Amino acid sequence: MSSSLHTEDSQWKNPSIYSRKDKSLGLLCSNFLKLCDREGEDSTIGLDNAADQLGVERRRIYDIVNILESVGVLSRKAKNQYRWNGYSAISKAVDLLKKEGLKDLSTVSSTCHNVSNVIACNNSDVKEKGEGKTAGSNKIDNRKEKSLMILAQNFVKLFHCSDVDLISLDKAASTLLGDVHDPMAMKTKTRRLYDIANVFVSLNLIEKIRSPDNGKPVFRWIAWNENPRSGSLAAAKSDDSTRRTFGAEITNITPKRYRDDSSSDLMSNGLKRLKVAKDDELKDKKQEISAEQLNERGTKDFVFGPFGPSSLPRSGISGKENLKQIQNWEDLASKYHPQYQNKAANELFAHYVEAWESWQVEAANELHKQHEH
DNA sequence: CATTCCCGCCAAACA
DNA sequence: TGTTTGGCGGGAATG
Repeated sequence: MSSSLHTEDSQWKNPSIYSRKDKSLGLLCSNFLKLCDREGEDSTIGLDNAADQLGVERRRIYDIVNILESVGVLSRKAKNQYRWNGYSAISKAVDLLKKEGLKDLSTVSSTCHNVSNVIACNNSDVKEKGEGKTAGSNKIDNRKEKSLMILAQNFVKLFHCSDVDLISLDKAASTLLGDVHDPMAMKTKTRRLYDIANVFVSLNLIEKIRSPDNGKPVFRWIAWNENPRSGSLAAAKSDDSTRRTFGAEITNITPKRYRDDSSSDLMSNGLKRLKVAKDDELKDKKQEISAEQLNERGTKDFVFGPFGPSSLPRSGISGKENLKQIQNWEDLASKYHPQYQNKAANELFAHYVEAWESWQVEAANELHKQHEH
């Protein structure tokens, strides 16, 4: 209990207005993210370093890293070493997960009807390197099946392998749990899902909203993946409705209703919705296009939003001037937001927008801190 | 009251 | 063995 390893951590010494949110996984994740893409694309980031930079215990980094890896933005390289793949890696990873999920679903459907734990119990390792050893492959690696990474991936599958687009964590937990009806297990699983949801939110993959009819909080997938209808690109070259951010109103967006009562089973719904396979090729094409765009962007130096990875110019001297500048940029940002039509740019931008907030908060904290001292 | 979820104990996995 | 990872759930902050 000796107060070791704190030298400058004595910022919140006074229990004045400490808030839990200052230490939330989501915020931490945002900071981690921004730290990551400050480095190059295929850069290696060390956990020790990250933990140190962010001023948190090692443990929390593990959480974030595992979840991020589930969506492809990071890859484990070696002990303590992760590779930053960038946001562009997300679509591929998610797509793969979707495919995987659908496969599992159909496989089991031909066997029995009692699905539900389809996704949960897919004990297929799928190592990076082919297969090699076919036998045994599992001992007491029960642990791995319960890993945050797997859970996160299954969570993603839930969104993409059913027609339900509003999912509550309770439902997700019970679905992922399968037939086990242990209240304690439910509790734990839900707790994990909170963590995952938080980092997904900070990645702008999902969004938390209140259920229209329930009032209870549910999550909804956002970011590029739209419904198969509508003519992808083209369509609306964006207008100047500057204030077009989501959240303002409930626009349409939801052609289909959903049941959130504890009576209907999510999976059974998902089962009879295998039509998605049909959209496969369409989606493929779309993906191709975006891939090209990505490449193009990568070749040219593209944009990187208002501020480049290394464009953190002289700050820290004049606070007010900077703030003003930021406001300007922010305004600019919101104006341009609706103009991005393709997914990659969109998410990229979303991330930057989010980074603003986090930075501003940070700056404010710093200011307060110094002011106090 | 219910929902959210931080913190860190402590046990697998690994060097 | 010591170190790195990371389940897991108590219980406190928050809504």
